Amino acid sequence: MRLVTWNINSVRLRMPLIKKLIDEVNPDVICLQETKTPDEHFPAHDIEQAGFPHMHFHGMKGYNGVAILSRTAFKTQDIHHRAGKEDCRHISVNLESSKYKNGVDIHCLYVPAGGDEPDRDINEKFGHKLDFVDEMTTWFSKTYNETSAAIVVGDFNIAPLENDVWSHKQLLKVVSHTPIEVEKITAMQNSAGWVDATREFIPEDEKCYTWWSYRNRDWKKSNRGRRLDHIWVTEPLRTALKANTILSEARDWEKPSDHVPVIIDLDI
DNA sequence: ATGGTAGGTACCCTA
Repeated sequence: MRLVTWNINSVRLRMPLIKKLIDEVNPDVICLQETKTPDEHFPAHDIEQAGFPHMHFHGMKGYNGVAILSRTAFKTQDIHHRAGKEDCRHISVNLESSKYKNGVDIHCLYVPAGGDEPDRDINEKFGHKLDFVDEMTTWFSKTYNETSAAIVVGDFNIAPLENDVWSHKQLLKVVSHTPIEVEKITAMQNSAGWVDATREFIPEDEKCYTWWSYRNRDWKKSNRGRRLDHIWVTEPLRTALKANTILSEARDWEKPSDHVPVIIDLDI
């Protein structure tokens, strides 16, 4: 199975890029974040025409929004409300598997960005981000155990490792790489023994990014990236991991998202 | 220290 996660930054505006991704990458499942579209305006017809008749999406006007697109049907699908809000940041499905009798759960997450100021006393959005991650930690630890087959993907809006950012030192006080965020996301990773699939293939001493700001004149030349988009799998799926690709070239596609697709191949 | 760009919406919010 080939699974892709991508913060698309408006699914309606970037429908041509989704078709390009399908043509060039041939995925089986696509998880999207920041669809920015209420469900009644979700481009379901176009996506079905592109070969993905099975969809689970949850969106709202203007902000946030998540979607899971699939070539095959889901066994179950759920919407999760997080941190006391209904702001369309977490959905999940269960996919049938030949190897795992209970199927494989797939979670699509859009963790709050958290605003500019890394201090919850003066910035409510930062507090919301920390609370959201805390709630995921608690929920994962009670939902899964060492035998579970599950995958969580999405825009976590946190770059945990030193080489997940262009300058560890210069980003220590920048939201996405502060010590408190790293601590919280590490606790979330430990909550169900999640394996960082990308780092199974790219060693921790190698720089690795999935996002480059729109605010740089030349994203490739300045290369001030961050790894904000993640794919984690439970321990039983570690040996199922076959390949990982970060599709950096998509940052140069016409009218690009500021995030690029992260692709994982799994034998499940 | 500052401001740079992008998307959606409605003249400003979020990233």
